Amino acid sequence: MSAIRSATAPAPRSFIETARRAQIVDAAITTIAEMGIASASYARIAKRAGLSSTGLISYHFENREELLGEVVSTVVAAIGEHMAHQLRVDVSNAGEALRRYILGNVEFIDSHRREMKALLEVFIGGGFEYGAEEEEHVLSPLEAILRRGQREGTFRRFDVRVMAALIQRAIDGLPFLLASDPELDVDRYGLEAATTFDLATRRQGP
Amino acid sequence: MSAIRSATAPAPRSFIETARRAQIVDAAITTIAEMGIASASYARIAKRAGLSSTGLISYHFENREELLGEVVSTVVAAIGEHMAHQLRVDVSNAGEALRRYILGNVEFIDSHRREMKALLEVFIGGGFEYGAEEEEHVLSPLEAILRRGQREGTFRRFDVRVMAALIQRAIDGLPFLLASDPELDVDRYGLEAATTFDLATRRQGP
Amino acid sequence: MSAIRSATAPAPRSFIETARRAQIVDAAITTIAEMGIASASYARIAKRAGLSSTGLISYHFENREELLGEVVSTVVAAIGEHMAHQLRVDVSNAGEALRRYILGNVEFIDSHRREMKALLEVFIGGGFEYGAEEEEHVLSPLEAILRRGQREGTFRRFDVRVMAALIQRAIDGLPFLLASDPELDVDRYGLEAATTFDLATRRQGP
Amino acid sequence: MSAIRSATAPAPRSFIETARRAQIVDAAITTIAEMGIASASYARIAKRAGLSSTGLISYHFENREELLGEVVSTVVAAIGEHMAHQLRVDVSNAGEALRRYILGNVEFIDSHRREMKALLEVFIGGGFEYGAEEEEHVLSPLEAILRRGQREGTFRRFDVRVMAALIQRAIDGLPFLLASDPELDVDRYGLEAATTFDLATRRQGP
DNA sequence: TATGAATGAGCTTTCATTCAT
DNA sequence: AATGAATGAAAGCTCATTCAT
Repeated sequence: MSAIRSATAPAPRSFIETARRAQIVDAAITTIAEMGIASASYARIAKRAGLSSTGLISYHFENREELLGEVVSTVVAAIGEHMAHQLRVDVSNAGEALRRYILGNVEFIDSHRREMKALLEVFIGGGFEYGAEEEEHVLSPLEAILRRGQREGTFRRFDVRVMAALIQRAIDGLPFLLASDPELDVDRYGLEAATTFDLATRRQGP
Repeated sequence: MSAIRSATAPAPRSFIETARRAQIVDAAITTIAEMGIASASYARIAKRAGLSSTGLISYHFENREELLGEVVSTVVAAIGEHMAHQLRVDVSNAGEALRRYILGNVEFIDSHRREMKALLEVFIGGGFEYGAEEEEHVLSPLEAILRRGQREGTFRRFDVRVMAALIQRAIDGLPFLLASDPELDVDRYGLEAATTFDLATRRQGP
Repeated sequence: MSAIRSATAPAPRSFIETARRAQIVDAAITTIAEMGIASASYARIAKRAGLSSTGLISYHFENREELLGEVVSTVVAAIGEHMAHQLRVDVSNAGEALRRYILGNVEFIDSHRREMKALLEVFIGGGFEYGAEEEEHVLSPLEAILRRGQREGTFRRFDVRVMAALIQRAIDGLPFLLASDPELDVDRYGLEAATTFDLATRRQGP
Repeated sequence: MSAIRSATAPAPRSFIETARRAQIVDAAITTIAEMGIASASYARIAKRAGLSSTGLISYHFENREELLGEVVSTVVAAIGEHMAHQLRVDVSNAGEALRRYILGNVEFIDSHRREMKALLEVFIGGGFEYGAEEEEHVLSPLEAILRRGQREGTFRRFDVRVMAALIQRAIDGLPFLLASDPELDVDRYGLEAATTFDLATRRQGP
């Protein structure tokens, strides 16, 4: 129990606590990425974070689930921030937007392998419902791009949700490839993926 | 892999032992698929298999790693068998082969969700080196198809390994989608994927 | 989990398991009696029982509650057995029966101090609902005696349940007295109690 | 005990400290009575007291033992105060004094169930030596009454200490009864107890 | 072959207490 | 006087594995 607060109070977080939590989450991400979630015990995370006791983790996080949840939301927030940045730039057409989306995402994954590996581990081995937060299925940025292309007439007719899933899988699948082949030429992968989905989405004919 | 033993194996496997191992592996697959690998303890697997002791699992498998290895190879063998069946049929061109490959795989995944879920769990949460068996990178059937298309001249120039990876990811990603949305229209997903990679690989222009 | 049984099977108990359970319960009783329930951890119980691991306690008992439950029912069974023995002897009148009941119980408590101390500790510190099993309030042997005396006309009119409670408290209170004064003359206590409740229950007047 | 400090105490207690201690002790009593001593951790007591840190409890009390000791002496002081009040009234004979003693005590217990429950919990589950303070066996008020009756000649011959114990157990046992049956008719219990010990102590014969 | 008892390491979590501020 | 962060020990319990029968 991190502090003794009434159940109703939302609990403001002090600077030092925020810092400690971040430190612990970071150590957790690294540990999970390196050893797998099954080996990421409190003991190992504490050791990596340089903490004197596993009790300190319990002090700052209600339980393991909350810690893993923080791992997920930390990484997801980083992705979101990256994407927001990416999407801020206006582009003239949907094809260009799609290309940017794919390349931007691939680049992010390439530069955040540790985080992506951890995310994967938590989602699959952590008893987490992946996609649970997308359940309401708010229109993803990717689907927005695809719809725009169809509206513009530059994209052919296809099922937007399925095509979005295909593209997202091509992107999300990259961490898998990197796990089995860390030497993979990521840039080439990105370019090839961009071309692939350019060809797959663009309106055919003259 | 089901019937073929390596030449180095020290002892032949009796019929009864083979049966027991299969029973245990099957129980393991079901348990992993249903509760996640983190919850798939010997105790739970034994209970599901109707065994009286977890010791029996240890008796038949050197250790947990071997059991998980058997889970993987059992599922992989099933995939391989399916694919071998698929590829036996001659098709006139690479495009048709690719289409068959994608649709066949998707269909397999759809009809073997339990196994695919287990495979995913073991690969990611099981401390398993996925892709370890591809290390020497034997030419996969998929790459063979892509190369054939380029040789024939019906496929455009692209990086075969990367394109193979993209296609494989679209296929392997299906279990993820199913996990988050079990109601997904799998047939439509397969058809759209086939179309996508048809457009992405076929030679452009007149 | 002591074994891997279907949830429906009532689980027969092997001889060796029965013996181990008895050994552990006995060690628990001694430990609780000597150090108090708060100090009776699995570690200390295991040490006293000469077990190599606390895991063995978990192996034989579902959880701490089950172990404490066994402690209670073991002691309660011993009391019951003693009482059954006592009540087998027919006595000519209720007054004599009451006297036997009191003296017999006091004697039992005196010769089972360890068990009684443990029982007390579990009931109060163990999160146990004492009297929970009497909830249906089956007619206790004590109340039966009191009723008999009133029917016979040798006992005066009084509230049977309350009088039974008073007598039972005089008996159950003995462990408390022994705890604070182990040198107490138990025989005298018993005789004085018998006289007290003889005077308190017998019909007055000529 | 509430206002009287031992002569050896090194430092006087400020008003604010006294208030805090009282607040903490009260929260401890409530917590122990409601959840049992095993669940009455500093964290839970602090939460109930509205304190921001468990450290504050450690600040005001040397250790857990001192806190529990304060719980005991607070309740005992309340009992003592009640009894002093009771005994102030002169009564003409020992029988009447005994009757008042029993009824007064029962009434007190009935109106201080929370405190009595806590006292019980601490004495039994708290690793506390109950009766420790009676070690020198100062003549209890109850024994004084019994002796007076024997001196007056209105009480029969009996062992004063044992009879005192019997009466005290009938009184102290009430919290147990209330714990198992909160609906118990306390008044009737008191009256029946008074009658019982009246009959048991009064001089027989013509 | 199969069983169930046993092992010891490890797990997350809670605890009373300490300490700098 | 009070706070909240930190500590390290201990808790109950689960785990894969071993072993005698």
